Amino acid sequence: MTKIELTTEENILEAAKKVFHKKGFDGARMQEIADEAGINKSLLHYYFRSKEKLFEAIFQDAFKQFLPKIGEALISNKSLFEIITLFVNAYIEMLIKNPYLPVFVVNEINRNPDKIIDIIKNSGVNPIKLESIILSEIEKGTIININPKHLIINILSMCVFPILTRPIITGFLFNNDTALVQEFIEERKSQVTSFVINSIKLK
Amino acid sequence: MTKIELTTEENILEAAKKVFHKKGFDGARMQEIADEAGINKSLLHYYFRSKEKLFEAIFQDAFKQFLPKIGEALISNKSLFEIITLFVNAYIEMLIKNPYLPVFVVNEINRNPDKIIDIIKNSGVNPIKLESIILSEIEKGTIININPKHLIINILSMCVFPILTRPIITGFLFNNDTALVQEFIEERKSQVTSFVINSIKLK
DNA sequence: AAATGGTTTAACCAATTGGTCAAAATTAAA
DNA sequence: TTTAATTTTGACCAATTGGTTAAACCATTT
Repeated sequence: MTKIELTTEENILEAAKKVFHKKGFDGARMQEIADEAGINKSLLHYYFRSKEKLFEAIFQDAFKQFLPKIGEALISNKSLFEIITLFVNAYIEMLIKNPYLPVFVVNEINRNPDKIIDIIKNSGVNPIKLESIILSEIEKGTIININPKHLIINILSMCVFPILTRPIITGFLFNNDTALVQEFIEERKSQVTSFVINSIKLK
Repeated sequence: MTKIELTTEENILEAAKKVFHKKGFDGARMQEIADEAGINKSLLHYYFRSKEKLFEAIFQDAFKQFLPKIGEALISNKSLFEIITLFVNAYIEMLIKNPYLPVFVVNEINRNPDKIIDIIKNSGVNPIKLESIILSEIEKGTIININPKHLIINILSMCVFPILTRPIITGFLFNNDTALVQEFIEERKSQVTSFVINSIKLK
């Protein structure tokens, strides 16, 4: 119904995203991207000089999306437990909508670790704010004494890992019943939240 | 000192493992594997018919290593907390020694999800035993009521994820100070253990 | 020493791949 | 309409890649 007209460049980016996310840099073929976009292969080189340049555009975008954004939640003076609840729900929701994103980022990050340093500096996300919030919460005595970095990684781990290993989980824990897996992933929003809070709250 | 003589086949497997783990199937080059093994490229095809066959050998091995083995700990009648402690320590230790293993497995699993079904069936690992132990522990009243599958995934998540995203963690949380990251990974043995137990133990 | 069977090599091949280039098609400007 | 600029295409290329093959090498047996 709502037929959106895409410019050729947007069209290419959309197609490149699809192919790169699914096949990675080495596995992706310029011809396949062109086919996906319904254009001639030469056009890819007309808009983006090379495969690397095109990939760079896709990767930068994916990487920024992969980095957790919690700015809004931090500004409003919510409690740490509220922040955790909101973040876990929003992040898992985003991952469900972009199931190929984590594999893509993790894979390319490890394939080419050097390149990310620049991207990181450009990404304007700083985890230090969150760290200080956690620390102040410890001092206030609302949560146990825990290294903020470990806590942050713990939360991220439990959100992202199931998406990364979905095929294994499907085959292993759920006998290839994909519907059950989907349900399982949905459940994790509440499960991860309560698991974390349960672990750090002082009683 | 202890100079070990490797057969050509073992030599090839060793080289293939190194290259495949670092570059993945698409990124790996048969010539590079041959160079790494110090032999002619044709020898690869002499011992293994094709790139796919050679890859299969490497992948099967990696996949089995990636799957958590907890058989011994389960047979001896240890408590759940002891099992968790032992497992987390052993698994993270293994991951430290094989830093490329998780990326490799996760990447190829997602690139070719269909193939793993056979491998899973051949791998002879069943998580059901662990699930029943967790369930009985819940009935005994030593831990809170929690879905065993979620608990298992939580533990695995927190062990594997930091290894998978090491380059991001290095750049982001530790300003590229690799020594600090190494320390951080080591710390996770105790951190993950206590985080989990803290979350599920009934007081 | 000659024959035999497994191992290793160098040269080569067909197919694929990222990329180029000049011409055609389309759009905008005059 | 004509001209100029931009966009799109098809044909083509050089380099790479997985794989083949016949010959050389080597150890063992006869």
